[in-house]
Amino acid sequence: MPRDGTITRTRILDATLALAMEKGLAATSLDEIIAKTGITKGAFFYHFKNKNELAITLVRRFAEQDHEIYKTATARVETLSRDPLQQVLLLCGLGAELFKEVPENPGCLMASYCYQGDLWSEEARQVCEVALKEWADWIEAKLKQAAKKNPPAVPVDLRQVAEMFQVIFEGAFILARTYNQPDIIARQVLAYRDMLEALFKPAAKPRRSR
Amino acid sequence: MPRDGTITRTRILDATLALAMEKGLAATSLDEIIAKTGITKGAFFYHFKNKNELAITLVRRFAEQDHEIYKTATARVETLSRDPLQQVLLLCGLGAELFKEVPENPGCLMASYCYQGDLWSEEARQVCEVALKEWADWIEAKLKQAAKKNPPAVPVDLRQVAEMFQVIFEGAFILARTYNQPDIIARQVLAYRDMLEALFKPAAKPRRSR
DNA sequence: TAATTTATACCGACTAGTTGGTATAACATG
DNA sequence: CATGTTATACCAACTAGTCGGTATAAATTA
Repeated sequence: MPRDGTITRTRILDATLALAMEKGLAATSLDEIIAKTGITKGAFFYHFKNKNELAITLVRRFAEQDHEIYKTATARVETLSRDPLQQVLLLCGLGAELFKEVPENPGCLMASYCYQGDLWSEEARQVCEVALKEWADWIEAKLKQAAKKNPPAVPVDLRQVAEMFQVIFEGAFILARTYNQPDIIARQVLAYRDMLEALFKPAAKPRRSR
Repeated sequence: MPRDGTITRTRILDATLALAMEKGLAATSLDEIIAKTGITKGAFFYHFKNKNELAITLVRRFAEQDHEIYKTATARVETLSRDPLQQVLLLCGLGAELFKEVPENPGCLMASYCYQGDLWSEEARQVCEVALKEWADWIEAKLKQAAKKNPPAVPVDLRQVAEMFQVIFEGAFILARTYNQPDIIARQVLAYRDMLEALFKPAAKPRRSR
């Protein structure tokens, strides 16, 4: 076989991701991508038939990587603790740890896409939806188990509380950019964790004081 | 004096806002804006010296409107209840109400901007930062008052909890688009409210069960 | 009050450069 | 030499922005 094209392909995707995070894919020209990758137009169009295909390939790869993180993170917290609530709290801790020190401008490709109609094809939307849902499903299941053990302090829609995990991330990315303060991401996730803890804190039973 | 130009100016801004929400301002050409407004290039460049000036004018107007909402909403909840925690909870209720039935594709111009580097000038960033901060400041103050009355169920950074209000909105916008399910915004805000309530729920005092 | 001036508001053809995309030939490697 | 990979040259459409000119109506003047 002739030389390996997958290297070039990966480099194109990496360059595109960086540019998309920085300035949005819609505002990024192919010439920029090509320049950043260090190739030529011919090479680019050999690997991708157009910009749109690049876009959905990129989001697909993003979703795959997200899936990997999901698998390892959930597996890890499930070995770290046997208690479902603790597992969720630990997951938050891991999430905060991940964003403790990220020098680069943090953000989410999916969020970037959904504010740029051109790229937001139904296809891309579904890829994102699937990627997001698996996290929410896992957390929801854990919270329901936790609720069985001891009910939440107030009646609450646990599906929403589970989905809030990603809401926090997506929202925190935006605030981090607006405040120019990347550490807000970790702090928000930790605040979410603390509120979860409060929600499931067993009501002080009416025994006499300790 | 000739006919009133502010009408045209406003129509340009309205059209631009709609297009920016739908597909992002970076991906929107002046020709589209002109077509949607129903004017010509000449008229556009009479009112705005370039696209960038349009962008920051738009975000400025957005921030002003946000400020108005802030003022009326906080004033309203402060008359509805005297208790600081209740005021915050009510504010969430109002927020949820606002997004109960919004037919159009909901979103935030600031979020849109910060994923499109071209528009994300330092100037625009500061406008957004100020707009966001006033909400967080108000909520934080209220929560601190509430905490004085009775401490939160777990130790928690109240500044983060306050900022979470907007984190929820920004994040929910993105999930609403990804899930193609606009009602997620209201439901998320309500879930946040419920978690706040749990956080400040007075620990069941060790009296005998009534 | 009628004619003239002046400033604002708008028009639409034009340009210089950029865009995504194509055609085709060269090169590498098994 | 056959196949996969990359380079060069090019194009038509579109981009933001310019420019000379026109329409409108209030203010000024005769």
